[in-house]
Order: sequence, then structure tokens, then C-alpha cells
Amino acid sequence: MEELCYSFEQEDTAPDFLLWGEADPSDQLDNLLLDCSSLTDPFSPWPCQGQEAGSAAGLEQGAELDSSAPPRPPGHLRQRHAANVRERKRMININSAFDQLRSHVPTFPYEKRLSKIDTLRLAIAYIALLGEILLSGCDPKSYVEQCLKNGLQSQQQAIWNTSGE
DNA sequence: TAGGCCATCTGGTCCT
DNA sequence: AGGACCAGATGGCCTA
Repeated sequence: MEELCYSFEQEDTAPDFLLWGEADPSDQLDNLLLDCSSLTDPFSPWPCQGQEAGSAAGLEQGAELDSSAPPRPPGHLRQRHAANVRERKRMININSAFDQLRSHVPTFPYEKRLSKIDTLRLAIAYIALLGEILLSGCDPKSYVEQCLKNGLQSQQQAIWNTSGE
């Protein structure tokens, strides 16, 4: 029987992607806003007007040139890019929340970084366990030890086991 | 190499 | 009108 280890240490504090380097989230958001105002920057993810592009933005540009495509109102591209920036900013916020949640969910030491779906499922199971501990009125440590001694409930075990290991 | 996970772009919908 | 939210599509990276 494996020993359940509650590790409250954040084992992976790295951001989901390293596009923004070591900058803190607020700097990342600022960079995003800067990107929005620098669409012609050569290092911008988006190609400038008339630039060769393999990106989706470039594809869209091609679509604008496509006679069969419905005509876009003026400024559509600018609005689309602004919306992309907002969407990325929104996703960064979501990922930041996921990281916070990960740091509160106990994992096995050997467990690799939790995926988003595993984080959510594990958080649900963890909250349920905390609720059971509260209802039992037992000492949390002894309650967990009791669970380990008796073996986790079959359904719970399936929920807690996220890595398949 | 297939499958899982993720970031990104995009268009649609709803809300303010 | 513009922003927030959402889901689909796509492509990259990683692992078994």
C-alpha cells in the first residue's frame, strides 16, 4: 500500500508557457497591451499589412482578399487583433487561477504537473475529503490514517488516482 | 507514431 | 459599439 503524501508545496511554479520569460503576471498583461498597440512591430505575433504570413491572422488577411469571402468592415482586422489580445489576457488569468489551485491540491511526490482537468477533479475530491473530515469530527491526521488503513473507498480511489500510476 | 495537453486564433453570442 | 465569454479549429510539444 502506498503512502499518501500530502504535499502542500507548489512543485511547479513555472508559468504554463515561457513566452513572457520571467516577468510577473502584471508585466505580462502590460506586454499584452503593448502588443495591441504595436501591430506593425516586427516581433509582434501578427504580420503587418502585406507581410508574408503563415499565421491565422495572415490567413484571415488572405480571406479578406478572397472574392468569395464576405467583405469585412473597415477596422475589422484591428478589432480582431485587439480581441485576440484580450483573449490571451483572459487565458493568462485563467491559467494563473489554475496555478493557484494546483498549489492547494495535494499530490503524490512522483506525480508530474497536474493537467487542468486533473486539477479540477482532484480539487473536487480534496474538498469532499475535507468535508468528510469536518463531519467526522475526528483529528484530520487520524482520519486520513484511518482511511489509508481501511483503504480508500473504491470510487474515491478512482478520483484520487490521476496519473494512472 | 499516436494520443494527450496546451496556447492561440477565430467567430458567435450575450451583456453593458 | 465594445468587451467578456465560449467553443471549435489548428498546430506545437511531449511522452509512452
